[in-house]
Amino acid sequence: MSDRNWLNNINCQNCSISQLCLPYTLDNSSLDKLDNIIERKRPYHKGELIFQAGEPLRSLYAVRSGSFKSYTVSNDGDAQITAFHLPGDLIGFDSVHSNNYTSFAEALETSMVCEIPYSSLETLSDQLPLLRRQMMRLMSSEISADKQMLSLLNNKSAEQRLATFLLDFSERFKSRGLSSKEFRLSMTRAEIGNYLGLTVETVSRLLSKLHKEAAIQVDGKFILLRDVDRLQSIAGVQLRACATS
Amino acid sequence: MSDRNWLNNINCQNCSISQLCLPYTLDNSSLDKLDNIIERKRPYHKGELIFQAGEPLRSLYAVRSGSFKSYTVSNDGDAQITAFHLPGDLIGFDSVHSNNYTSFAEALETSMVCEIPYSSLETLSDQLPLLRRQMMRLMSSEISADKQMLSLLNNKSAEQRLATFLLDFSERFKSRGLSSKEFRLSMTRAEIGNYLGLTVETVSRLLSKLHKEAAIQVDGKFILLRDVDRLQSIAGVQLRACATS
DNA sequence: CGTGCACTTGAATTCCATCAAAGGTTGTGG
DNA sequence: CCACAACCTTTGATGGAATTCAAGTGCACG
Repeated sequence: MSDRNWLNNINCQNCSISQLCLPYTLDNSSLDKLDNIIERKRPYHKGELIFQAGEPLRSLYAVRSGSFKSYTVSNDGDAQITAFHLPGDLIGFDSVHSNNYTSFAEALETSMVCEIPYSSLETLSDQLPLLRRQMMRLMSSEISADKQMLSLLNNKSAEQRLATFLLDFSERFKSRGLSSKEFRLSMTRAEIGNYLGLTVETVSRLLSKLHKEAAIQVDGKFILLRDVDRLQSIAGVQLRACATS
Repeated sequence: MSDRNWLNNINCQNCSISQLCLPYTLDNSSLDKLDNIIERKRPYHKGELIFQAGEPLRSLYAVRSGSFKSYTVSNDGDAQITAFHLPGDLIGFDSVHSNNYTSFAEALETSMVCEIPYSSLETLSDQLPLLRRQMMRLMSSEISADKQMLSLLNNKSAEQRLATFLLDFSERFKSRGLSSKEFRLSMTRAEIGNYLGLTVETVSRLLSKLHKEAAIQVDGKFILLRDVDRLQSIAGVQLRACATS
């Protein structure tokens, strides 16, 4: 079995998460072309980096299985996690404007990716308007999500942030065909805190609090959402009926 | 003089800020094509909206003169300013993934824009790879800037945020050929605070503090940077010489 | 000339960070 | 397979930075 394409029975055409990924809306012949430029690599183990800030931009990466975190390191040295990536997510859009990666991408567990060489992707998207538009949509979604994140960090309390975080993952697992109520968070409390602008201690305390209040059940990295309505009201989601009061 | 194209002596070819805008890297024939789809509209006055969240996505907008703020309103009602736009900036990338605008764009003073109908832009970028790549670069830059903003909000004190804000505007004015030391901030203290995740009072207090310490000089909306080095050290920028200590 | 908004400054409060310490879990090498 | 180290997690006590509440000034605009 060759090192590259070591699982060559995998392709976009039969990929279970392709509707979350770049292939969305592509017709079969376009799918073939896209599939041809994609490389399937060996798995990354926990802690391994796909790329580092400063390295020349080679490829974008689509998560196939497992999960990753993206983070930046500011010039005064502190790291900031900017996203957690689940299967179907594309990694690297923040680096397209530069010739180098502007962030780090690190596996949170044993994970696999599809590597999409950027120059090939550019060439191919010259030929396939649908592919180009899907890329634009995905980048726009990322911008939109980042703006929402700004709003979360600027306006919400620690508890609201954590509740929003849990509901966000619930949605994301659901859209991947997994349980929206019961899931495993592959990142540590410290990583959740870093992402949400909180300390480890605060995250831990609030998880305990929500557990005590029976809104969730926490068992290490496993989370069970027991009272989604309550989480939503904590997160600050207005129900339609209350909106006009 | 017709209402549309009321200043038809303006075009991308002679636009002083085109190197900051979409036209960058386009050749002359491509510039012509782009110029043909752009509409120059009457000025927007302070407080006027270019578009509102929920309206169907018609166009992207390039700031020609003046300034704008973009903001979102979360479902529990609080507004979050997500960007301030200066001449050359493109507005609307966060809405491309949707059929509707996801944010509001409001003039901070009397301002002009170039309107770029999105469907024409899509069609045109099918034909012009350079245009497409420039759009991707601009979107990627926005993603990158948003990630930096997340880091700022999560890791920095109020004073660091404000110093970073002032230095950011200094850079942006400089790249537009204006003074990097002396400029007018068209937004209110409350808007600065909203953007930076601070209250009006904190912004006001810190501006007074920096003024007293002679790092800046404040006269209403006019700011004079007196000690950029000091601002940079407050903002947390490491000088090269100190990086290895 | 007065009304409304923007700005400034002070005092009290609060939420979360920090500091500290003690389990728990994971993984590794003997 | 066990033992130990490294790291992750939890919980408590304390402190501080920024918000909130409050009051007053200044400025723009009708």
